[in-house]
Amino acid sequence: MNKKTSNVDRVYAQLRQRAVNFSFKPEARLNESALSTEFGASRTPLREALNRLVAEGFLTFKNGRGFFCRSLSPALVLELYEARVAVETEAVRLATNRASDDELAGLLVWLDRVEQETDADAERLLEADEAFHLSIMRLARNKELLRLLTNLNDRVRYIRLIYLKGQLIVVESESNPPEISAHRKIVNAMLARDTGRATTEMRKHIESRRTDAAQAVRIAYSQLYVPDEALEL
Amino acid sequence: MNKKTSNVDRVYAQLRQRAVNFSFKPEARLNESALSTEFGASRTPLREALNRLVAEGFLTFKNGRGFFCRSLSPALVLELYEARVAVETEAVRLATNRASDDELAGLLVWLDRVEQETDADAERLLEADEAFHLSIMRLARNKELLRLLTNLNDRVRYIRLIYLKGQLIVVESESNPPEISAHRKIVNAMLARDTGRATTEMRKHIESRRTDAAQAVRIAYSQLYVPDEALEL
DNA sequence: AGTCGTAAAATTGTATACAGCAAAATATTC
DNA sequence: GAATATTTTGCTGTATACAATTTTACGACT
Repeated sequence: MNKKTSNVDRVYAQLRQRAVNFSFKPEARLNESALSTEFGASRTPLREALNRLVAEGFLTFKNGRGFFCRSLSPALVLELYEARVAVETEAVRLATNRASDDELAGLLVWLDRVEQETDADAERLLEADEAFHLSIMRLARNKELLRLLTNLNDRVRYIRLIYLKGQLIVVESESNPPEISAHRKIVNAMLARDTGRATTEMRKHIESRRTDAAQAVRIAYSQLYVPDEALEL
Repeated sequence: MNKKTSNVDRVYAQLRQRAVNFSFKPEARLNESALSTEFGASRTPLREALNRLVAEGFLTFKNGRGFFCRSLSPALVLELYEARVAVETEAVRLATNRASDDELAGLLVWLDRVEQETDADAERLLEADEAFHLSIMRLARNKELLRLLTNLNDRVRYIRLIYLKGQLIVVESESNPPEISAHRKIVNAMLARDTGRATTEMRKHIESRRTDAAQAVRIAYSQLYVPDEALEL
């Protein structure tokens, strides 16, 4: 009955993806029977997957009431951004101490290459940004921090995407989004083995986005609850 | 059938406690049927609880083989300590910006009180230390970071306890363990609204313990696999 | 209309059953 | 006797059933 990857894993992956891009609307209740028939699995493995997602902060659970999508509010997003700052500033510090010159040089080369292909697509841009941050995390050589970063990334991705899409329209003409130069500054500081500067740049880089969270959340709601329905926030 | 707190929650709490103090030995396989009869619940809620603990890093899961206790090694403990540094240095920074003078003064009063009752009990000492760090986290006003800290605390508690027990025997005569003065330094820096000093002191405070992890893990193993069985590491 | 209360429907919580793997034990071969 | 094949045992993976609870629907009453 086991092909290699269990039913739970498969269901987990699908549920996670939906939770990440808020295919489940904030606070929405999840119907177990519906999901189980939809995924072609019984409620038993489904609920196991759901429990994992609760522990990871993608869903919530109320006793006797079932599973719900996590909520979405500016305050929550700010908290996630602060957690990201915590994780990433320490990551860049560790990486600055642990990465070889070659590894850092490779990162610069990678930045060059990415900079060429400016197809100005929000998804691609975000993907590249996350890849950069994950590279640094890999250089930090800490699995636990990597785990935390992956989790945080996925939990704020939807909002970041919304924000980037908005940004792209605004700046449109500008050749390079500010992400790129910020990344370069970080790596240069790392190459100079200047942990102070590296962490400061990283902090600035993340926090610069942070303050727009409230606005992004508002836009997110308008996207989620399609056209007309005006939502207060 | 639901008294108020579900079966899953009850089982989860018990399992978690066992995982925290390594009542399950590192890497040991968990027998679901045995646990379910022991806890007086069927395997369904048991497995839901187990899945949550996997997501939290207390257990691991291998497809088709079942659930295992997390492993324990110096390298892993070091990573957890580094994660703690990440979380706690940011917490102290946020708290320095957000806490009122009164709140910080209250923290000093609390330190005074704790300092009196030096009954030199490792459990109490660790409890007090965790309480201090959690206080700072509360002043940081960030639920996500609080969540992370709670998780990390529980995952390193066993090792810290082992270490403290060893320390107490060594220093014995000394009136106050170094924790206390370190805590005072941190709060003073916070009161002076000197985030740089506060974070530096916090980092030093945690990292000072970090380096002893390897030794503590060795002791831990000798405790877990009672007297004679010598373990390599 | 609005609200309360009750009945019906839907949904969750958990036990149980059983099929299919995996590891252990046993037999078989060289 | 060691190494490999085979059986056996035990445990996991998942479907299903049913009880308990929550939600919804509806009608009586103010």
